[in-house]
Amino acid sequence: MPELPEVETVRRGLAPVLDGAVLARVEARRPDLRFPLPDGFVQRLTGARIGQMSRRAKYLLAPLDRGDVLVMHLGMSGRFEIAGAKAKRRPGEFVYAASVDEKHAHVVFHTGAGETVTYFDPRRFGYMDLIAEDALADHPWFKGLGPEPLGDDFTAARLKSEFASRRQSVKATLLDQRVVAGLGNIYVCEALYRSGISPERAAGSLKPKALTGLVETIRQVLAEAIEVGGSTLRDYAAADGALGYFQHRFKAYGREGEPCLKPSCGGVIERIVQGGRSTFYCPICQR
DNA sequence: CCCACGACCTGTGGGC
DNA sequence: TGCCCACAGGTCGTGG
Repeated sequence: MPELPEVETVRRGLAPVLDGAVLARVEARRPDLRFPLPDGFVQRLTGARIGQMSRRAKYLLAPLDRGDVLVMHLGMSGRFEIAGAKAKRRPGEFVYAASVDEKHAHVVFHTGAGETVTYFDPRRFGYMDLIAEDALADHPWFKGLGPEPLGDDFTAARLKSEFASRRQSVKATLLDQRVVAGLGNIYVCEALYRSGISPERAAGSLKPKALTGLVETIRQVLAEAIEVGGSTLRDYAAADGALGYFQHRFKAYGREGEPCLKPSCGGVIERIVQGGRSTFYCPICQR
């Protein structure tokens, strides 16, 4: 669900409450999310102090003063909610009915400062683990990850070499976290639309000029989305309860049957399925 | 190795 | 109103 801009927005919402916080009490209300929580999850967290919250791809990272990193992935429907002095909104005041919501409050962090950070995840595709900090880079979740799209390593040259051998569609290739880390279905659709590249093109067939444009467009779309707090479709919100606004700027995603917004294009946005996922694009101006 | 597809889990919204 | 189906922001394992 949450892609890079949403996860980054969540990180920014959690940081004021969790950076430097001591976890006075931790509740694991069920033994597993997508995967079982690690052995001793609660004990290993209780009393630990968190350093600076960070993010890699779609993973949230909370480094602990005990040498472990609490790694959290939101899956499709994971979100955090803050309650306490720093909360801007009353608990439970959100998209799901309170009764439904409460049922999916799976993990609760109580800080020494009296704040409560609750992880909700109805579909339970999210996951958490505790990984030794010095083993993080070699961990299977991180080892093969591609460059951060907003970082210096994400370049047209890099994309060119990743794309070179692939006959797979450019849509599917950009969703591959080994190629570039953090894009998901929405932002790939939006970036390809803005780039004027058909999602069905074989990745390896893109010309240097298209690759350069694509890199720039991906950066722009993500930066814009972060700026407005990500996209709120159903169950996503920042940890402080703020809703994202980027969904109002979608030009392709979710716009099946609506007119292409490029001046004088005249096309109509189509929905196709690639790799089992919806792709939205304009067949006229995306070639 | 590459790639397509089903599985995981629950909720929502549309059509009848 | 109620029921059934399609679909949802992600990733992993399997099998061709």
